[in-house]
Amino acid sequence: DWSLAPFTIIQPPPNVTGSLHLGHAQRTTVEDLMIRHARMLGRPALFLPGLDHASIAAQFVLDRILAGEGESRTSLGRERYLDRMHTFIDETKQVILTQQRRVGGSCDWGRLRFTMDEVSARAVRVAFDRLYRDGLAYRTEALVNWCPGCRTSVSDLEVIPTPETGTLWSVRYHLVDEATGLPDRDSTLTVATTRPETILGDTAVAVHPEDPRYADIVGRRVRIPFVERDVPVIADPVVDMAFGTGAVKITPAHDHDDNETGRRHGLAMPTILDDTAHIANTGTPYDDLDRYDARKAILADLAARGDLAGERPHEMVIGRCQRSDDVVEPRLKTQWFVRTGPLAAAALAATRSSETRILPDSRVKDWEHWMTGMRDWNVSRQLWWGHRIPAWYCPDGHVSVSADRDGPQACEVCARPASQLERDPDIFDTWFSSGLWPFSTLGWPDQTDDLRHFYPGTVMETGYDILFFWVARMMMLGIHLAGEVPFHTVYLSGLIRDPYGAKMSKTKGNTVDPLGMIDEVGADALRFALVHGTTPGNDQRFGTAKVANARNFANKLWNATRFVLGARPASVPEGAERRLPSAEHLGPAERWVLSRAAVTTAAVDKAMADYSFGEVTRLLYEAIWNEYCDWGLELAKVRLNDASLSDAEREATWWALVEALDTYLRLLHPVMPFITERLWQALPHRASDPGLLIVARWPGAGERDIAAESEVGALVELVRAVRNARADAKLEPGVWLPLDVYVEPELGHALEALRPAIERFARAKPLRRHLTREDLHGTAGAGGGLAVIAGPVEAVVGTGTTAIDPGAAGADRVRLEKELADAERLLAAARARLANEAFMSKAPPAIVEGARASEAELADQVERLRDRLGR
RNA sequence: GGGCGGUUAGCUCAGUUGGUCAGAGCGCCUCGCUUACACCGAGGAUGUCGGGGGUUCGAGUCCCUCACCGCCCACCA
Repeated sequence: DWSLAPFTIIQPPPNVTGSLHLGHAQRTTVEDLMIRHARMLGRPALFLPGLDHASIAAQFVLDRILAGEGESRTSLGRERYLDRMHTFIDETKQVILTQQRRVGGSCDWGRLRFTMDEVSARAVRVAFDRLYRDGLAYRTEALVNWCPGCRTSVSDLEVIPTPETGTLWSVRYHLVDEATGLPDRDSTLTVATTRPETILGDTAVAVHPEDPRYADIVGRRVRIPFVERDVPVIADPVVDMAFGTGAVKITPAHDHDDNETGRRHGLAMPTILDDTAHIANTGTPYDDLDRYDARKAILADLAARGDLAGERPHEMVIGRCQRSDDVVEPRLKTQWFVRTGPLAAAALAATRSSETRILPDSRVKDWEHWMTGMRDWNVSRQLWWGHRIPAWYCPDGHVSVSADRDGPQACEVCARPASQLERDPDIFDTWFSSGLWPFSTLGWPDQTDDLRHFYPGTVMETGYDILFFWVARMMMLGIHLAGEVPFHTVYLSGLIRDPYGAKMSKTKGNTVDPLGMIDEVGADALRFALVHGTTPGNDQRFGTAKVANARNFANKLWNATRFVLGARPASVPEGAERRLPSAEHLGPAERWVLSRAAVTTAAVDKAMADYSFGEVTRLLYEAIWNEYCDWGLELAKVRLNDASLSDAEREATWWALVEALDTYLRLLHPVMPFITERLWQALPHRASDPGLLIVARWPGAGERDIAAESEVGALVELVRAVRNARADAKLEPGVWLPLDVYVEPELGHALEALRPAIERFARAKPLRRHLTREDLHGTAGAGGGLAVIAGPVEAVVGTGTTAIDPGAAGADRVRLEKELADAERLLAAARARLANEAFMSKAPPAIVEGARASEAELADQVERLRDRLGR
């Protein structure tokens, strides 16, 4: 039915690198429950399954496997390496897809997409070509984060700042005597560094312009040891006078700060590290030494020269590679960049205008902050597994970018034939293709029907940890390339943590395999546990207690349905088509059951609309267990076994149970698809019902029956009060005792209708109804009794000659005294409130009215309690 | 150095525009094998809603502040 708005859920395609963990299961659950809900509402729903090639993560994993086989990336070479990669992911793909299915993801499996398939590859080429033509992709030499272990550049986000205790060394640089051009033995400038090896790349020393200590040497030169280069002392406000000596060595090719300083001052930027972080091109004996070996050697040599002025431990933050944990080296490289300025501005505008809404709100600030000061995005990676950058270079250095699969015909600038062009060996950052996901999966750049129907997506669900990695990229690229925001809502899930609050990770060994869990308790219980009691964006600790509770709930549902099916009155033929319970044959209990289902439906609708899935499960858990099972089924048992009722009445009772259960199964289906499907199919259906719950209609709003709710409510109160009184008096639970009851006249009819149930629940025999309170007080409990007051109901449990545990004697009186004290306290508070002039004049009328009503009720209650206690 | 989130019963957490909201699950205590369910049923105990101040007729719920925990961002050698 295309008249309804389509609903598209966008799922982060899982990495092909391994198996899924609990976090994935949680995501899938949340995504799936939304899509199932939309589907039941009749909306055209798209839940497209996918896989991400995860270039750097995949290479990291494969490299490790190869290392175990005595092979390596370099020993295999690009082609064989990629072959190997394909073999590897063919296995992992299957594992992941199986896992998603078992969690219950109701994806459109026929549409499975992979970020490395040809459709995606074409989208990548076209996207890059477009960005290039639009001046948003450019190639330049710039400082990038270099991971020597992965031998590639990584994005700012992949560099994890790690606090460590390092050493801060003080090194003396000798000022150059301008007369002789030689370093001065005695006049030195001391700089501090945590990376002595970078001395080899120094091209200046900076001091603060207002630092009086160095005012006279600004403009002079110092001699850099070992490379024996003379570099200027420059003044730059970036220097913190209070830190160290207030003089900073500047290594423009290997430090982000220094690079900017270098640019401002037009300094040379010699690169002194190669791809593997060995010293290179310095013309010193340190060449070919590993960076840390070089550090040691340089320190020793500095000491030997007498230029090592000191060292002390230093608390610092070091950037490590998210993947390999290697210390990342900032380094100059010629790379492709995406200009994020205009793209980020557009993305920001979209969230500010609420065209795309981020949930929960608390993350919006993070988003704003991140989108505001973003550096340009380095999209080149010196890896093999990924989309090759579609850029070709001619011998003259001209750049040709082409969206054509076979590349350009000729150099864009000098028209040299393609045969003389060389393709860029680099590949794209994996997030580049991920960033195209919402539209590349729908056939973009072609204007397909899918694109028209399902773009922009409705909800994009993901963990907040990849808000910047992924969501930001999709927003930027989607707006620019597809012309519209990629989705209207970003729903950010919290992270799953272990029972102690630690992040789950494979290295810590505290991950939970969702399949193991599913084997144990079923996918439904797992899903339920993953959303129950959670709120959007908040992390949750996950332990076995939660899963056990969810399993119990599933079990409860199963047994309740089993009971209903088995309780079918003999007059209803097996396989009978579903009938609505006939209204005239319904008693208060059945009307109550139906009313509660209607109320729950409305509440669930609201919670779904608010993305409060934890609330959805809470509502259903309570309604099904505490209302439907605890009271609805128990009440129905009485009626179904009551031979004095007509067939029609028994049938109506049963159909009411079926009707409510049907509603609950539908409402619960998005969260617990398997068990509800199975149970629902066992229920009687109408001819118009589809054969599968998954495509059945979401329940409509039912009528609330206020009268039935208050009638059954009063009964429930009475039964509870009697049970309490009996328990307090330590009466044998099984013993039947007379019960004298007085109810307000308007409840009289309900009391009669529910009489058999009250008798059974309260172990009351005989149950005598009194038409006035006086009558009750006058005649009841002559031989001894327990007084009970419950709302509009008053009763006496006749203990008569039944022995009461001496220790429990007077327990009912104690209870009543306590109730009286509570009621009096509340009454006093209510009266104080009503006497408060400010409250009366300022509080809204409805609140005042409510306060009056509760005052009256409390006053009545107090009076009755006093009366009962003989005061 | 900025920013965010958390701090509610022994534990894990709900509490959506301030007005019976002090709750749930687990755990604990007392009963109970009542023909759907012992993965159950009936009943029970436990909280000055982190501390302090403020706004308001009224505050876990809004504001300020402090404390502790966690996270994100950030160019201090």
